[in-house]
Amino acid sequence: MTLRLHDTAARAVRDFTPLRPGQASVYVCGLTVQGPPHVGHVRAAVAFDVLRRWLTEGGLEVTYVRNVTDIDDKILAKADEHGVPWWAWAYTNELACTRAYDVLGVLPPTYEPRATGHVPDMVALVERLVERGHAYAVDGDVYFDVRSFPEYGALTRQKVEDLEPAADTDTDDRKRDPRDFALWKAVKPGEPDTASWPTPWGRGRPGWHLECSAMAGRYLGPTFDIHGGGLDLRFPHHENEQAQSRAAGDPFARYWMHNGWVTLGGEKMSKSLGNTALVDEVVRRVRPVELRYYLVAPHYRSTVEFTDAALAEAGAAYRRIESFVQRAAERAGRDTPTSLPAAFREAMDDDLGTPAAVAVVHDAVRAGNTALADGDDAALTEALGAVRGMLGVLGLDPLDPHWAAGGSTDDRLAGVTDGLVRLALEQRQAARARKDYAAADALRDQLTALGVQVEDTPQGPRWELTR
RNA sequence: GGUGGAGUGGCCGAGAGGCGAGGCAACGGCCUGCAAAGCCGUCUACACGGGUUCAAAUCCCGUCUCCACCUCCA
Repeated sequence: MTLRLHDTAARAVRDFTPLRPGQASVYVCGLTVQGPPHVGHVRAAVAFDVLRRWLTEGGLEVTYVRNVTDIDDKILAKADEHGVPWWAWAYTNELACTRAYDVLGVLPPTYEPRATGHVPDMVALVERLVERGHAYAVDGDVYFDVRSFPEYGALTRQKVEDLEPAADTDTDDRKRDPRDFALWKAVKPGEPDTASWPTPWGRGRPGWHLECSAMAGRYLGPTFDIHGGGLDLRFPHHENEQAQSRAAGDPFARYWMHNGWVTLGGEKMSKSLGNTALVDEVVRRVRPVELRYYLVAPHYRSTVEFTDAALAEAGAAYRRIESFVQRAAERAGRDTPTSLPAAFREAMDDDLGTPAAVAVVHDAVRAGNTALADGDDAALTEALGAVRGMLGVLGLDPLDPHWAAGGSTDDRLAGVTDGLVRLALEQRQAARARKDYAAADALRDQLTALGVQVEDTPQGPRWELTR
């Protein structure tokens, strides 16, 4: 069974065969750092993080590049509003993004290039396009000539004549076609000196689409395996990227993958609509690992509605898994070998079918719980290994140091707490032994009130903090 | 106007011609001194109207509703 991925360009699920055997090159559009990240943003990051982990699991050496767009109109405008330099504004938000990715267990990319660090690559690309007759300069602006490239619109099946012309009337008269888009923008009066770079066409800054073509080319070469991003980037962003690169002679991405929306109130969560849930805020109410489960459990291409109820359900489902892993590890140890059930592999190979994959996790948890109840250690070890193996691929293993490290993990303090709780539990056991259930229950109630959840198991009482 | 996507049981969320994904909630049972956790069982759904087929949630035609992109957007 080989990996199959949905390719937006083909509008179909295709077998994935990497360009270079044993390797995979992936470029994912990161964020334009104009504000702090919301749940929709991290959904994309998590979706492609799962892709990356699955490619790696499949034995591929993955080069994963995710860019940061740190210069654009909105960054300049918002920085101005806040009275800070645009580069400081961009960097503040870049840090917030990095924090959000990290808190959700998104692995760092192989490299994370910034647009502003790649101006020479962009200029070189524009020069190639001008030479080939696919771009023209007007008063310091450089536009891509849409009519010069018959393939334009191929990615999203758009015909140039059917597109609504861009509404920026002030530049219309300078373009050969209203659909032509800016590769390079001349500096405008009042813009800070730090926001422009010298080029053969005068000082200016990059248009939005150019950077990705330039950076993907620099780090992954003229052609690479997978280009990912959110659905909204298909057009115009990805269409334009592809046009620029191909018109310049580079074959560019071989597979295009796009993740679906997180909606709030039935509408796409977006900065312009103002219906966003910021990661920082959500993570104060919900454990990050539960937020990640909420994002991983549905298929990456489907729309998911962000509600408190949905989050709570995801949390409950995850805690069921987590509780098994913890109880099982107490009995079987933390170092049991991991494995991946065939059904899980099949689900993941089918365009990252995480819903079916998560169902396999739940099946294994049920089998493991039965083994735990029956005292069947062989079956327990197998189930634990399978559950942890699968959760590892999804980035959700509760025993992974990343999740365990949350909060104050002072080992000495933890040891003292455990000792104290055990002391109380011993007294409760003694009360139970002499059938003084009132005393036993009073002890349990007191522990519960302190946030200590007591469970009686065939192996004796155990405790954990209430979640 | 053009290009896409979606409508599934109380809820979330998969699937995509026949075999009840999974989770949450509810209810019943087992286990337990009582709980908790767990296990077993119950709730047999696919927007609407036609059609194809031995068989349709799944394919075809039509209708309705919603969402997205074509301007910045994960």
